Amino acid sequence: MTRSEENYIKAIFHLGGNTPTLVATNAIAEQMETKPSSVTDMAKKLADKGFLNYQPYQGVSLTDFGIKTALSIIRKHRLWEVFLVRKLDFSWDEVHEVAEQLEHIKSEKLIDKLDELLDFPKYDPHGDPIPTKDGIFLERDKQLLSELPINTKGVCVGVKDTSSAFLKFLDKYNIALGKTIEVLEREDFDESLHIKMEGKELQISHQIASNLYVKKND
Amino acid sequence: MTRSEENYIKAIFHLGGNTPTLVATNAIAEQMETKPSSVTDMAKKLADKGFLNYQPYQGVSLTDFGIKTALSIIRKHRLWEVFLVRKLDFSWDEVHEVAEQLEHIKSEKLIDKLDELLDFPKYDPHGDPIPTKDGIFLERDKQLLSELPINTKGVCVGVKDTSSAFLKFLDKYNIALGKTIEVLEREDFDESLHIKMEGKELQISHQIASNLYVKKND
DNA sequence: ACAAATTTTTAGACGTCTCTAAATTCACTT
DNA sequence: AAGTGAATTTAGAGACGTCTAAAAATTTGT
Ligand SMILES: [Mn+2]
Ligand SMILES: [Mn+2]
Ligand SMILES: [Mn+2]
Ligand SMILES: [Mn+2]
Repeated sequence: MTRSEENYIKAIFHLGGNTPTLVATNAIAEQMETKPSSVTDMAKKLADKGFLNYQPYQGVSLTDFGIKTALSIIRKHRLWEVFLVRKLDFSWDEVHEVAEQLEHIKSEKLIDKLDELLDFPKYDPHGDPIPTKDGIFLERDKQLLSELPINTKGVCVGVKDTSSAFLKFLDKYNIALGKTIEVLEREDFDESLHIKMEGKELQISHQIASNLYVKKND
Repeated sequence: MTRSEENYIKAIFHLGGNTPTLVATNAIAEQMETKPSSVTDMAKKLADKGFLNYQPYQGVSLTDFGIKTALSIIRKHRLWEVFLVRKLDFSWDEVHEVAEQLEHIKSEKLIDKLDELLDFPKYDPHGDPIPTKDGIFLERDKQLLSELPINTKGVCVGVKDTSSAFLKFLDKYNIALGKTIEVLEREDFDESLHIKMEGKELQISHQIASNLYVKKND
């Protein structure tokens, strides 16, 4: 597996999930910041190698083997992100770029030992689940803050937008995973929310609320 | 800098050190397990980029910039080796292969934080010195065990042969860095040594003694 | 149902890194 | 000083991954 092949498989997984949906050539090209013609070439190669099914003009879908491969790369990516935050004091907006490189290191022992060092974390610093060694991958029960009803509370469990800009914005307002947020009021005009967090009230735009995942309190 | 360029620079440094000696094309090819013609191509490219001086038919020598680059790669390699041994319980014969990959990860912050996590180690698991962030690189005061006079003691500080086979052999006989060895007798016939280590006497071949570095006791 | 717009593929090319085979240069011996 | 053998470079090609431009297939809209 070359680095490029791994990146394509990861991109296709992110676009199609484990569903048998066909992922379009253009969608992959956009995700990878490359050209559709390059995607076609790679699709043929990955199909030959058994990672995906390629239907010309229709799109591609990962095989079971392809999904397994994707999960292994995602596992590595997210474990390294946890390592960087917990052991090397990186902030959550700095880890992705480095994890993009580290995820391609080939050593099963390395990743198993890293998992152990970190005490088998279930989620990465952005709240995304970490697949287990045997490919078990459970999406967390969560919803967007923007969809939380008025006068209910939820715990921050993840972000949808993982851009550095958004993460730094959250840092600035002390919004972090694990904190409890109560929705006080929703403005009809611009869908902005009045929320309460750690006793303090603040107002956040729809753009923020629709990129923050919460788990509703039981 | 591509991964291939980095590997060439590291190989050239290992062959020539910081001396202005010319390193031969064939020597580089052998070290890199590639063909001389490939080395010539790369030598031209690296000379263009300012990493080395290339004298056709004579060989190459690293520029100051090339040496600085080599030291930075070696620093990364050795810090990762320390990490693998100290934090992930790798044994000293397993780390090199993984460090060969990790040394190419590009992030200054990563390596500085790793250095800090490991408490700024001076030597790697094989006793080789780790260059500092600003390129200071001191060879340790050491000699081969085979050159230690009779009835003198020395502390194991490094290995010359870093092959997995040799390192595992040392493990088997409990020979490890930090242990004190006394030379009791040298057989003229095969240059094998009678040594004493931790109260126990054993006999080791010249091949072993000439691949183990010790620091003579004052 | 057909024309237009969009998506996807094909064809041909380029940069990087590698190789083999052949030519050239160097170093050593006589 | 010339000849021989080794080291090195050059020439030409292939694998990989990318691109642009053009062709083909599909989808969309009337
Ligand atoms: Mn990430
Ligand atoms: Mn993440
Ligand atoms: Mn090593
Ligand atoms: Mn080492």
